[in-house]
Amino acid sequence: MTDTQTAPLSPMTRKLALWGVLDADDRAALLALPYTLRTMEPEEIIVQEGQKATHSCLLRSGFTYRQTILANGGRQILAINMPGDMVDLQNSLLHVADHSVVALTRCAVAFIPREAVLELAFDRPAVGKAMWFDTLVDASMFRAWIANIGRRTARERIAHIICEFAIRLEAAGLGRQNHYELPMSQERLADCVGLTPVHTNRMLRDLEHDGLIDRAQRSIRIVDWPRLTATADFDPAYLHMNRPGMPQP
Amino acid sequence: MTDTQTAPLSPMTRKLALWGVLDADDRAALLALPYTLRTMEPEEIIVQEGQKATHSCLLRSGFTYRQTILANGGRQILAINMPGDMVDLQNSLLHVADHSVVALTRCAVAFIPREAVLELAFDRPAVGKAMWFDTLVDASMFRAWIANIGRRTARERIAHIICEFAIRLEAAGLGRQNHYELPMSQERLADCVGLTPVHTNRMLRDLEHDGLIDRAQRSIRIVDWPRLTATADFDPAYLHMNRPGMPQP
DNA sequence: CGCCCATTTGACAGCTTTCAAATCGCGTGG
DNA sequence: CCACGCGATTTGAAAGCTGTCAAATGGGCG
Repeated sequence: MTDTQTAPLSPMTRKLALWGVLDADDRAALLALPYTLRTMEPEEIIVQEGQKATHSCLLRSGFTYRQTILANGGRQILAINMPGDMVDLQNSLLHVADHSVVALTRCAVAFIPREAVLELAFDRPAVGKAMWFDTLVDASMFRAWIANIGRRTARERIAHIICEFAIRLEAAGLGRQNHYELPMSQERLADCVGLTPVHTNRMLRDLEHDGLIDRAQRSIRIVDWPRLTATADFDPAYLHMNRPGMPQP
Repeated sequence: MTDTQTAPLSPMTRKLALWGVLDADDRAALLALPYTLRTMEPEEIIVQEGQKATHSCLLRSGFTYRQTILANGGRQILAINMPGDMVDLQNSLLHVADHSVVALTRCAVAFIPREAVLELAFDRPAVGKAMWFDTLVDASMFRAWIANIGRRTARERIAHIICEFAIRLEAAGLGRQNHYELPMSQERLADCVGLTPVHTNRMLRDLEHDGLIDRAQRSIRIVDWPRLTATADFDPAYLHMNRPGMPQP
């Protein structure tokens, strides 16, 4: 009866099904979760660090980011979330949010009560397993970012995150691997890789000058994927998208 | 009948019980997991990046670290594990290890077959929930390290990791918050925070010179915890040890 | 057309790295 | 007990990458 293609929570079932087999009942239970839809404007705070997270969020459209603000005033972005992502499993399962979640662009979010998510996760092992794996993949991306920021030069860091977005945006159906729209300012990009906006700008210019990418506004075109991945030391394994048919252009 | 204080797998039940209530059957099932004990020497590789992880590991004594080696030759340490930690839940649940696990000191490890862990996690929801939370806390620490490396100065980074070890070592019963033995060389410490060994040494010297810490070999004595945590911008919330009775000296 | 914010550029300071060499601690062997 | 040897720690000097500060340019929108 329900059209699972357009049901508000259907992106979640698609994503979770990547991590394990979900039967019809599992999917139905996911789609039957209670939720409230809301539209958020850019920079609007979805989850505030330090507060008890009462809801889990499913990102339906647009982008969000996780961030920490440090005492020295610095902002560090911890992850970028894309449509279909369960934005807040980690915060809502642990008792208190250890980081904030903010709207990067205008976006549509479905808020699901924390208890309903937990109940479903433990009533239906397949769903729980898929959710667990989803958080494990998030952790894998955190590790990749630690290595990126800790041990790569500015140029390599920028190249790496450009590669990551290429793969993830294509997987989310929001661009092609060799051409996509960066959903953020250079200042936010800098906050992702631990650089200043000024230096981020210079590295983008250099990558363009060296013929690895082309830019127009925030649109990124990857001119030389092999050379870009080589300078970035990019290996998509950490994204755990081991599905067939992810060709390199 | 079994002495759960000395049973090889008992540290795991203690740790997991922090994240949720485990009844007697849950504990018994955990202790009944099949395992192989092994002693590893420093720098011995426990899990190799890129390989299929067939076992989960429980660290019984000693320390291990997770690492990634980059194409430019750099080494980035992603986490330090302490006795009682499930060293390899993430690698063994995802299909292929996206990072290596290495013995930091001589250590005793119990290898548990991956299938047995998974089976238990999904047979006993309380155990599965505790394991899931354990991986979520790991992820929280990854996020804290991203912020540490990305947006703090060298001095702040070193101060921060000294604070983290103080809290975690005390929680593990391996030192006091104001005096503990650092289980690694300055070179490894540098690999944790994305600095060179030389600069790490200078920052340690400065912190000592400024009266925040005292050192003798690898023994760290925290002289001024309030000032150290202030310069580190250290808030232990990300460790999710919200248990009563964790006083600040 | 004019305003506002993001992007871009220049010059310079400064933090961190690099490269070398000296010192220290500790286990081993005389 | 003391000398030796090796790895870890420590220090110095200089280079270089990245940050800071300011100003110019550019694009979108009222």
